[in-house]
Amino acid sequence: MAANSQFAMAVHILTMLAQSGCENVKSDYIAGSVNTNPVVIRRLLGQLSSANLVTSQTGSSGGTRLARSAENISLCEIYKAVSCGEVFRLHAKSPNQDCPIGRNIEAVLCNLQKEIDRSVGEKLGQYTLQTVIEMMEGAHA
Amino acid sequence: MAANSQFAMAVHILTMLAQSGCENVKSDYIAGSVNTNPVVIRRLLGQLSSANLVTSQTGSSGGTRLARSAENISLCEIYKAVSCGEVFRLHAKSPNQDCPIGRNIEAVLCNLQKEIDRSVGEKLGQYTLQTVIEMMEGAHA
DNA sequence: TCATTTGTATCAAATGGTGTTACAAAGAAG
DNA sequence: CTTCTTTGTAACACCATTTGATACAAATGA
Repeated sequence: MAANSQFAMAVHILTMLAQSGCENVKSDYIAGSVNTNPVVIRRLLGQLSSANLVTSQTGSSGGTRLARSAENISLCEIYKAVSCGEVFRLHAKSPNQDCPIGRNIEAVLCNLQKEIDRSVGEKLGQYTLQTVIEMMEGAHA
Repeated sequence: MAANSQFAMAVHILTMLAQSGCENVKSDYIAGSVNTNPVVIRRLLGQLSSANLVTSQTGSSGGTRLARSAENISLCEIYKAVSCGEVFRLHAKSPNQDCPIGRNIEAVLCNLQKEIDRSVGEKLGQYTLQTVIEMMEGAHA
């Protein structure tokens, strides 16, 4: 249940694709920047492709490019594409149903979880991939 | 996403303590409701105690009780007491520092992470342990 | 036809959460 | 003061998940 860094890597990958415009970028090249194995990148690209954020091509001049402009990709979409989208986890084992608290706490926590997750989605929705690029350019200075 | 269910268990535990008023509650008893091992409970109680949310006593009539009233314990405090407090993780391995994107993306993501975490904290801060108890009582009906 | 790249299966290693046993330290009760 | 109870914590095994890696079929362009 190790928390994963897929969202961070996904933003990294998409930023690279954005900067390459409509040219195909190879997983090998991306892996060099993210500092990992190309297969890890292709796994993530598969998820991003399922979410219609990128398109890929096989073959000698193949690779991946953004399916939309960076302004039209929100961080919320990226987050949902690669995360299970839960800020905290509910009980691993179900609580004791013979206890009044055990019986009712799960539903309360589940509602709370949805509320927090929705709030995170909204916050992430305020940013786009373009925002990230601009933040990076700001940091250059 | 937090990889563990400690926040859920902590809320469960504290709800039980709240309902027991100023009586000491034993980890064995709590474990029965949470459906886990007493040591798991005591580990969590240790963290809650460090955050000054509960006080414990050893000995034959020992146990744990709330350090404050349920109205004065916010879910944000509970979350911070038991979680690492990060909605998503940054890169496992540092990105390639020879790449302009690899060199700058971490700082951007780190700021974004802080922003999201702050937002989650604010949202959780809107609720107290008392709110949870009221939600549970509402569900009873 | 051949070289290149994606997509995916499979496996090993590392990480981290959970459950469990064990035991010292603290404290209450007789 | 002795004994019993409970917390606090160390130590360990187990399990699930992530990550990194190898391998190879399928697709594609030259």
